[in-house]
Amino acid sequence: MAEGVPARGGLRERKKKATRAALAEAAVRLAAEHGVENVTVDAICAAAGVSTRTFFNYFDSRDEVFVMIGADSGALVCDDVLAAPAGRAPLDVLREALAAELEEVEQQHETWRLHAEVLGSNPQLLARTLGAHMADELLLAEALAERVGAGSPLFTEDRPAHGSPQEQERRRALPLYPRLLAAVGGTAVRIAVEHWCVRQGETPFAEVFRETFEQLAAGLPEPPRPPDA
Amino acid sequence: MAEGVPARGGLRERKKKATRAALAEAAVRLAAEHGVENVTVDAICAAAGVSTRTFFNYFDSRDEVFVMIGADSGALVCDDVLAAPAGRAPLDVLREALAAELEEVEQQHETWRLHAEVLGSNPQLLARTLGAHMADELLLAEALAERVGAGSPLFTEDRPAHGSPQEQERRRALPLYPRLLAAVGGTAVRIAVEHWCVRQGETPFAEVFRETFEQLAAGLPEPPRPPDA
DNA sequence: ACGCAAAAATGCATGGCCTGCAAAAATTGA
DNA sequence: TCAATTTTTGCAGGCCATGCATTTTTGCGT
Repeated sequence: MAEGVPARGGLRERKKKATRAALAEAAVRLAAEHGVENVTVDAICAAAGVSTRTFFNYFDSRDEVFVMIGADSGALVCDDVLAAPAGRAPLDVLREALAAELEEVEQQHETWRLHAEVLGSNPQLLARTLGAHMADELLLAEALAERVGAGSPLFTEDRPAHGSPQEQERRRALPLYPRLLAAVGGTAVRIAVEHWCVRQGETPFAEVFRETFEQLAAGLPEPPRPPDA
Repeated sequence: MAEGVPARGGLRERKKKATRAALAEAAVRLAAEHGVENVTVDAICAAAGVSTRTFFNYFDSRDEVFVMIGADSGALVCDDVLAAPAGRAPLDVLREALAAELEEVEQQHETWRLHAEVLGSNPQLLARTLGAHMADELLLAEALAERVGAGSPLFTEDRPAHGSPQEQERRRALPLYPRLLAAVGGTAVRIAVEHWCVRQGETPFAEVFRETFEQLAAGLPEPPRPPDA
């Protein structure tokens, strides 16, 4: 089959992506069939046609193959936050940055639904997901801090290596507001996605998302109409 | 040392408690000394004087021995939410319910500080702790839904067994507002605790907690003063 | 085409985590 | 003391995860 696109990077890079995708796909498929807990790394590798050892060249743990959501989306959100025009409300900036990143969610409905189901019925996996998520959360908190701080170069010098323990410790010491904003924003996204998934997309995701952040911006007041419908 | 209290229950029951405590104590002590990741179950058991197999009669996993905090606090918060006088803003109800629970916990300051230190240096464990509290989030969402719904006995009949998969699935289908409120509330608590721990309690926890929920109630506006102090 | 160097995949050994099962030890109550 | 119940323990086995050495694949200059 002639490649229409040279697919930047050589065959090497493409194969890596393919292998990773094959592993993830096989994992999700087997999980849907036998339940997440009954899917071994060996089974995934057999289905994907690679050795067991290779699996751990792509994922740090068995659970990670089930998470795999928005691997690098966190950095993109941070970029959007930092690139936003000054003077806007931080929550709005965050909302729009997240919205841009979540635009494609609707198309991967099935994937997200499956993941929500899996995570919901599996505390252990949820823990892993949250663990992965929290690194992003701290990154986001830092971006928000830089945006809000406007004049707090407290931490702009002598940065340790990216992702190092010191870096993480430093981020944990960020002011309360950006930490809270980042964490609550991430939580809001999670709830919006879960809510939308459970409802099987009977409402456009964009609307659920909008309503969620409206609630946040309004200070979580009692909802206008009781859900008696 | 003569037991001041007859320790209701026979020697059997006392021994179980003692063993559990010994395991937890040994685990925390070894973790403080060598780092959480370098503490094996075997080492904990050797220090506690029991067999490795026995460990798993007391804890479902290695990590659980490090968590073990506020096991049933979730239910108490739910009770407080349901018992709150009608007419109050849901966010206020939630805040006070959480505050009541956290107040009781703050008396065990030293225990918390030690655990916070351990958890703080170990995101994976923290994530696991959060995962354990995830069930609480859905429970809390349900309590908030009952309180807000005011007249939605949709689910008050034919309840499946508590904690069953159906129960959990049903809770996930709760309306957006209580889900969001429960999740955001839990997140706010987490951020408040983390912030307070990192600052080594230089500010009373109650104040951090108050400020956090003030931010939430105000819709997360840009903070009044940049944290340049 | 060819061959070399870099990168990736693999096999193997090792160690930790966790579970079921059955035997041994301890506790309880009569 | 004796029998019943509960707890502890050893052991086998399976899965997860990592390090190391080896083999295979890919990229690229010649």
